[in-house]
Amino acid sequence: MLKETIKVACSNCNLRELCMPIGLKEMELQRVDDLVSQRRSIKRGATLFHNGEPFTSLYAVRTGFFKTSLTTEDGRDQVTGFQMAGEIIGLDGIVNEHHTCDAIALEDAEVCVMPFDRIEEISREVGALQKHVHRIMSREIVREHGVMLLLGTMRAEERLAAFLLNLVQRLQARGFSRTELILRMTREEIGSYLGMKLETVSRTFSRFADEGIIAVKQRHIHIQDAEALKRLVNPQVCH
Amino acid sequence: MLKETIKVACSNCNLRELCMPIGLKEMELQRVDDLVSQRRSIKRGATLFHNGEPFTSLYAVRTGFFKTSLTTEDGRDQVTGFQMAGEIIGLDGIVNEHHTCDAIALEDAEVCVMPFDRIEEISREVGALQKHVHRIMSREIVREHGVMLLLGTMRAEERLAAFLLNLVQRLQARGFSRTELILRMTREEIGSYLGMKLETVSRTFSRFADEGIIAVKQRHIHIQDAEALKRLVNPQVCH
DNA sequence: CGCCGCATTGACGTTCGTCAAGTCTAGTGG
DNA sequence: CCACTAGACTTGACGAACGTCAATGCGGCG
Repeated sequence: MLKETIKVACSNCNLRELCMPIGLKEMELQRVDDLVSQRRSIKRGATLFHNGEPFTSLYAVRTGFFKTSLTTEDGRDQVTGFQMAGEIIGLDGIVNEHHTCDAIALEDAEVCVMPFDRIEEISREVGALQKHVHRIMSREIVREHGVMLLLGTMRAEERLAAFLLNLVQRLQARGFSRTELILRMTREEIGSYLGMKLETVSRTFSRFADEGIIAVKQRHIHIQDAEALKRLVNPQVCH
Repeated sequence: MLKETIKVACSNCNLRELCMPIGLKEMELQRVDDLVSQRRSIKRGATLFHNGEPFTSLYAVRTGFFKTSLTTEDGRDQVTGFQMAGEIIGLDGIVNEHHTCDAIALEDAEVCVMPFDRIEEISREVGALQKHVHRIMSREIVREHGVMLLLGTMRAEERLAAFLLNLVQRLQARGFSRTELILRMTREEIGSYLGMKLETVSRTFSRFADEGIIAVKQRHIHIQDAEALKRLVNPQVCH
């Protein structure tokens, strides 16, 4: 668990459109630059934080890819999300001042460490930041509503189609291809997120490939028919 | 959709331990009293807000019982939560300034209307309120993680046991019995929340009753063996 | 008192989980 | 550079859990 103490400025970070509020005044920008106390590098497989650890900071992903997951006493676990550049990790820790999940890097990663008391202090002064924090938390709530819908009502094919479309859409927003992607997680992790077993994930990938919707080669996915995926998620009501 | 314009004070509301931050100074209390612009009565079956409506306020349940639910284009719907006295509804609307679910009263209800711009304004001045808002949002995120775990990894019996235990625990915190409860929702709504069909909910209730764990008479539930329910949620690891 | 919505129960079918065997690939060390 | 291995992935056969469809029961409200 390496820690580096590089001083950084959000104001000229190339991810600021994803992380930060827009339209800040010069003075406000300077205040917001104080948010990030340091950066931290996390090697693939290492944890950013563990369930039970005291909560001090939120983390903004700069590079790399994370999963967050819960583990129950009896050994089941549930992946609650995958996070990529510009996304915020750690919101779960605010309520009890302790983290309630694990955050694990799925590839070598770097995060910006934002001490939460500093976030609260600055957002009392900078209304745009306050609004921004509220929006980030609300967005997470809405995202989880979507996952509940997926887990509660969809079948395997629909779940996986929704998952792929979501991933590729977020990657596209970061300048990546909208047809080509590399999965950073195992079939088991996908399955855990989507509430299905790894064999079902694998079988469903194969079925999509057979139908010419995607091409799968291990973790490389090529989306050949995005429309077909969308149709799977939103099955027509045929009457 | 009745609207009443009664002026109210949080400072002497009997729910304030559930809604409000504790340990406020006298001056802060006065500011916080300005949060609630009015109360609103909602008849059973009526909606507090709809998906798509502009977001202006959060709502604190004073009396009654709500569900929040999503409906997809193709007609599936997912209940995302049930809310009782002291709980906050509407957090989903913050991010896009529009509500993204429906909130429907399952019995005649009354809510406190808290305009969100006023919440933001006052929480810039009163640190304890700011912290409180953050905690409420974080708590909702953590709750939803729990639902994801339930939907992703549990079987019907475990889901329903977890559901009953959660309900009764919240009711107990409000001074009700921890063995006796009345369900305010239909089997279908329970099923939608738990990702199962109403028939499976009904069958699972019957099985619990056969095993002497609970007594079911329509919506009246008597919990006879809470330990058995807990064992169902946390199955022993037998080796 | 009768109706309608909600709930229960049974028979049957589908989807997905389980178990097991076998393949592929990236990383390691000789 | 290549052989070896462990972990990840694929695929098949089978079974369990839950969904679907349908018939029936119950209770509250007008």
